[in-house]
Amino acid sequence: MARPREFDEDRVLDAVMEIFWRKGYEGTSAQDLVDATGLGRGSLYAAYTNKDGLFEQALLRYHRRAQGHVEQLRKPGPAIERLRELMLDVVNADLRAVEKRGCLATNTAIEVAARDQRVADLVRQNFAILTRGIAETIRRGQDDEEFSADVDAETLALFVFNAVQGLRVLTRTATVKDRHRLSAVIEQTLAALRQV
Amino acid sequence: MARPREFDEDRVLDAVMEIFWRKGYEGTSAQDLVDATGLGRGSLYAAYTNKDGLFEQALLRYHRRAQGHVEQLRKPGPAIERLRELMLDVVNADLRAVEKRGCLATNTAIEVAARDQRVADLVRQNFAILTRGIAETIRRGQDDEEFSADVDAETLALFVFNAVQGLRVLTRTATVKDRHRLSAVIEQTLAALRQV
DNA sequence: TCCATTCTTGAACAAACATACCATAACTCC
DNA sequence: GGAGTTATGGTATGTTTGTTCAAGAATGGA
Repeated sequence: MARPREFDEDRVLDAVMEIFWRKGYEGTSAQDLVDATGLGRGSLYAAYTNKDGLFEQALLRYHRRAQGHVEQLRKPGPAIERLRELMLDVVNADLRAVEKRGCLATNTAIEVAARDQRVADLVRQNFAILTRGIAETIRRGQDDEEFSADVDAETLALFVFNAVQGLRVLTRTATVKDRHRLSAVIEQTLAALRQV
Repeated sequence: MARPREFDEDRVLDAVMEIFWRKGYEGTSAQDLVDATGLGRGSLYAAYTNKDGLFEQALLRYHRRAQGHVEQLRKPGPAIERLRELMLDVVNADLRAVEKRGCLATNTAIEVAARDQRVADLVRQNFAILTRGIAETIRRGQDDEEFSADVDAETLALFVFNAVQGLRVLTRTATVKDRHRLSAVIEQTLAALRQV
């Protein structure tokens, strides 16, 4: 019928996600996107309409990261260990990184979600993926009598997810010296699950 | 000696803080600042060097908000009530608002702190003000045997502060329908203080 | 009254911005 | 092997960006 696409959509959207993640929505320019993808301006706009279109694709792509965390949570072993691992990963990712980028969903929630309904929905979806994964893990922990079952798993899951989002904020200004403080916060959060 | 300033610095910096708070650092243009303050471009730049200078002033000004929260915490009554009030205020402020702006310090931590050391320091200072206030409140609660004293107040304070920052993120995508869920998170956080 | 100094205003600046457009190229189907 | 269709890459466009500058205005001291 027509000329086929030459670019690998996976590779392109990964690059797009990466740059939005690193520089934020406002901080990323059309030129940045051209440079990052290697495509021409025209190709990019023809395929994804505009900057917003590209940003939405980046967010959709980012859902996979949330799903990745959920898969980690499903690994065998005590539920509490999985939750500890999740939170330590969050802290270490930014503490170790030369260039902190945090979490694209969190950054977007702060930067754009308040003024863009479509974006807010995508962020909500992303949050829901991880929250459901945490709830699943907590239910497992309750079944195994690791955690008290006095409180329903959904509430506890949001409590843990809330702590995760807190950590995403704190790590933006934290240094390696704060690691033990942050891990104390993690332990407090986990302790709260045991002794409800 | 020379011509005195005609503008009221308090009013100007309040307007500056307000607009950065509402639109973010990148989202605020020089024109926005001119419009918000009513000053001429030249006056603004003569007085505060550049956009970064204005932003720093806005952040310094925002410290007062943190101090305001600390004063609220010092009001009489059970420590747990003060902490509950703090967290409910955080949730309600954004849930009720027509235009969500969240917390300037949180927003800044996400948007700029990672790439600007000076800004990161100011955010850290802001965080420290509230965290110290929370620690003070928790110590009071421990003295009054509201909270367990098994864990030191500083750790518990950071745990609570972390939850507050989590709420600041969650409220950006939450709707009024989520209020009961968020207040359940608050209750979980408070319960964790009692039963350490 | 005049001078030195600082403030105010608004125009002017280049650079960067998101987006539109246009020839050209590559493909499929008839 | 055209015809029709879509991808490509680059240029052009008009706007907005942060910042600078020059000229006038308001003050206190001499």
